[in-house]
Amino acid sequence: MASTIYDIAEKAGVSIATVSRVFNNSSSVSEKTKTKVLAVAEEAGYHPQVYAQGLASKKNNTVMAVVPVISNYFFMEVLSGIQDKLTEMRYELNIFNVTASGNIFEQVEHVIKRRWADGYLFISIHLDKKQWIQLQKYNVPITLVDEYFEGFDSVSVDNIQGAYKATIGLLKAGYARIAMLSAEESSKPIRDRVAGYKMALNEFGLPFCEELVVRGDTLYRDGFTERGGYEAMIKILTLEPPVDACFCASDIQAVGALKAMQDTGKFIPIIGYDDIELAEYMGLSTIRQPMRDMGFFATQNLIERLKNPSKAISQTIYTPELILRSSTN
Amino acid sequence: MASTIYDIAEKAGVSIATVSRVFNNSSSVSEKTKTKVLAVAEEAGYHPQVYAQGLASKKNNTVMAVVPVISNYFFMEVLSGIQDKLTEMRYELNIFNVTASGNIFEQVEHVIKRRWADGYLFISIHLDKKQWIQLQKYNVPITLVDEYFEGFDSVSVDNIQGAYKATIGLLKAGYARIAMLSAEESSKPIRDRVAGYKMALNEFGLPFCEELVVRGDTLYRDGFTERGGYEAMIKILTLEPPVDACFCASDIQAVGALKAMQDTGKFIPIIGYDDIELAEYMGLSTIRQPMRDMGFFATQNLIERLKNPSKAISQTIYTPELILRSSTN
DNA sequence: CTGAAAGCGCTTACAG
DNA sequence: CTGAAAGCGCTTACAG
Repeated sequence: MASTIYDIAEKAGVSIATVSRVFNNSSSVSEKTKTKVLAVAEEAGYHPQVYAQGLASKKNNTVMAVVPVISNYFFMEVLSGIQDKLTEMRYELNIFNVTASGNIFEQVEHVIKRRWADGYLFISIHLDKKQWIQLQKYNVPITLVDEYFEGFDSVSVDNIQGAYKATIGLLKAGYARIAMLSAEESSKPIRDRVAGYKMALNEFGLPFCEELVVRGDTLYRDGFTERGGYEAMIKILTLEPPVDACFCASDIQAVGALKAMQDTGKFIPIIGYDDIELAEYMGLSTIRQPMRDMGFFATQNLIERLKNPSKAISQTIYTPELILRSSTN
Repeated sequence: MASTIYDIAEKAGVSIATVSRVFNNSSSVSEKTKTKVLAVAEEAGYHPQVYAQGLASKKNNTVMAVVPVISNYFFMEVLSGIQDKLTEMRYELNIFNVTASGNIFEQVEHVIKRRWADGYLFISIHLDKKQWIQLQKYNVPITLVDEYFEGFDSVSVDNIQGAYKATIGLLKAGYARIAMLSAEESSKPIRDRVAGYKMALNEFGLPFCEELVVRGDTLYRDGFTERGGYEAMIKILTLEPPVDACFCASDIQAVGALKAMQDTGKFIPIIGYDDIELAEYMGLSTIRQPMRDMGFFATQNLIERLKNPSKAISQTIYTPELILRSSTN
């Protein structure tokens, strides 16, 4: 019932090679036969099957995005940038979701081995140097987003600087006892952001107090959730002596934090991180990461490499920007 | 460099058939050769290629989600339910994003023809009856989410009832002049929600006033955005005589509406729609759609059909639920 | 501009 | 438990 290239060739009175050429736009087909083939194909509802094409041509015009959790605001924004570029370049998108429960490296390695896609976009996949080197051996085009390793193209934002800017902003506004609403400490972005926070305090000659860095108890998605933020802020508000202001590791946690302040009736200025679309509407001061741009640019970069494999490896690092809104007034 | 089944077979001193069997868990392989093959494969970093497997076996353990816009809160939640089920069943996920600029039917048809996946999940893809019937001819497993057509399995929520419940809720609270913050009128969910809104007014003997149904001017994503909500609420707040309360077509629009009220200093009770995770933290009353459950269940349904193609077609319709929070106090 | 033929890397009856 | 061989539906030099 589903027709193949043989059926079309037969009905159109040409060889399968010609049918293939028609669908691949190899110019060397006469207008006449082209029209004929297309008509027959349309009639039969025929289109080359991806798997057969992929096997025969060794490429499939597909890019695979490998992400830790699909339903997260950060990935959503990055993905939309990816989508835009992919659509423009007529590539298809595949998404692979590594599960938190399994070994990340093994999952990633498995995906690459299967050769699903022509190229891979790794979003917020954090591995150690040895593992990245091992992945290089597969000699597959990979672009890293929100991660840095000199052996692959990468697009990232300076997390240390972002956290530093947020903290300095609070410090300059006159607040001295500043808490950091954190998340799972082992996560790389958190480690960097804590470092930036520390660096700012240091510059102002203030001591770094372990107890001012607090996270919630819900560690789903490493604690980067409304709930994680809510729980942490509840704790922060009971700190003694009271805290003057708070730097939150993400906007989504800040949303929870805002709720915690409302519920307890205690308010302190807060700054978030990411600048997700919502932040503007919630009046949340934040550190902007150009998420869409990152996705867009990383994709462009990857496709360039697909077309020119010997292209020099490039590292792109964006500078995060402090956006002041009402939450710090 | 990348090794194939032939390399592994040779190094392990067996036939390619045996290697294939090892990777497909067909039990009839001795422990000994199995171990040997696996060792060689591991050493060589080998894993069967999806495209070759897909072509030879005519199946690829992949489900494709076809969505209108990937970065949207509703899809995000639905997708996370899909992911959970897929991971459990060891299927892979592919996402195809139909672009608003093109003809939806053609894009969808194209995807099906290419036979990317074993089965398809259509999320919020609205076609007319004739088009659905045409799609049936391809005889491909499809499950509809947030759409209804008797020829395919479907999982949806009763939008009319949801809007009805929201409006009745406002009416019972004593508000009479109720606006509806709407979006692109041609969108199917909007048509249904307007119908439910109308039905509730009718039940209370109130007239339906065209001018009380307003949308913003930004129609990106059919107006289901913070901005769309903001713009619409600004208009609503200038209506004369003033409106008593407002039913918003989505939570994300309600976020924009909240901001509009803050900016203008005029406040009216509002109810959103969806119950995205944020709603709870923003104290937003809303109509809950079990988004994750819908994704999860639709996926389960699809996989069952994959395993048993002659299974009877089923329609699942969830009942939306009114959740009251502070935005209606 | 077009066709015959080899090949892509697997799976799967069919034998044994 | 294992192998030889056909076949999946395409693409792509190679000829002409």
